Amino acid sequence: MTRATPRNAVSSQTVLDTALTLFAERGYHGTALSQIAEALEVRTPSLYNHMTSKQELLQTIVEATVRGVLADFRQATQGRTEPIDRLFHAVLVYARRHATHRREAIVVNRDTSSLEEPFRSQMQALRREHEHALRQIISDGVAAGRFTVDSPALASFAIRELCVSIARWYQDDGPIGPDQVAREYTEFALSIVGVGKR
Amino acid sequence: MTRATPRNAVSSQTVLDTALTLFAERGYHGTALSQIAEALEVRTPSLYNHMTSKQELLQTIVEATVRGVLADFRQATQGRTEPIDRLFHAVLVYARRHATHRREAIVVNRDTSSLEEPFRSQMQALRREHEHALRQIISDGVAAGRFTVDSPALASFAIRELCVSIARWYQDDGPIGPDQVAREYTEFALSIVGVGKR
DNA sequence: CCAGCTAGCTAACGCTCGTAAGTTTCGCTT
DNA sequence: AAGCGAAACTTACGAGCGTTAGCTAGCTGG
Repeated sequence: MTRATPRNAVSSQTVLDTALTLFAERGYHGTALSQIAEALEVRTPSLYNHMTSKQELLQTIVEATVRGVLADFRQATQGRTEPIDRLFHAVLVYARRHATHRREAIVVNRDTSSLEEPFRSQMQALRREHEHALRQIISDGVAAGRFTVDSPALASFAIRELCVSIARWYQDDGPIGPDQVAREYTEFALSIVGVGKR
Repeated sequence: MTRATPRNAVSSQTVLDTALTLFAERGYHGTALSQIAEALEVRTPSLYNHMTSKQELLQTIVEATVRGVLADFRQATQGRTEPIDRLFHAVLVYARRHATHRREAIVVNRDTSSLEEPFRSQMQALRREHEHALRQIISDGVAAGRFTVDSPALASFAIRELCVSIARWYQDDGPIGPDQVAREYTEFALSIVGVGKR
């Protein structure tokens, strides 16, 4: 049975959450399990009651995040056919996620290279799916005469990295909420492909 | 005296260059001195004939890069007074640098947190100088009615990260040169602050 | 041709890391 | 009240890290 009133609130969840915070702060290789343990006020080997390895922590974080991004994208674009509409909502949820899931975004973008094979390649394939889907929207929009941009590939890269960058400065306790940031950045994205304010 | 025909072409320069490549690939903490040595076909302790510590390698890379960015900025903006003109040239050189100095940009943006104090704080102060100078151009442009943007701070963040992101996908042997990338990204930046193509 | 310096080498250090094994504590169930 | 099981603990391991010390080969300048 799981303890009703545990002496300390340590669980798979809290270990993962603490790892997430520290990985985002100092990187995967820059974070020692002893630091995670210390943050939880526990000895290092006790962590193994809630996980199987340090690498597994990273894999859990990356997989959940990458799958979340794809799920967001599908939900945001399904049923929409107009390129401007599709791009607007695809960017909106992607930008928003980087304000609400800052730590995850930072870890995925910095430490994917620390994933062991073949997991790393699998995750990269999933990321490419999102990458290509977004580029496709832009290409379609250019073909339909809705967007004005020299290179859809360049614009796609620019827009994605623009959203990712939110994770690097956004502060939860700041004066501006996730929805507001997402809307402003979506405006930036649309202006990149030559769509003025509506 | 320096050897005229060294057995192997190992020097402070080549050590730094190899470190730069590996740091960019795997991160500072993810790179072992033994890997740098292996790439140079030399045993690990031999590196100490050309450097004083691993940390020093990182410091050299970061300092040169950050100072380079500031020097670029000053040269590009001096003598220019028109906000559009100032922003155009400031972004152009900044974007260009991220195509020509990819590895440096990646290391600075990922591993500044691995710098030891007080060096880390000094470098952050220098980076803030560039940050503030760029934001000032945007604020001035908004005040002068040249730019249309809700928040100069947000736009400044977006434009800087946009340039930084070039380092993450640009390939020297690709079909597109540094000047061309820089020009296209500068167009993106100007469209973010509401300046259409000229 | 020899002295000296540069830059390589081997060996070894102290430390920290991730992980394993086995033991102890203690609340909940029966 | 007993005892089971979860989750903490201590101890220890082997590997790898950055770095130091001391030795050696060989080119270079005199």
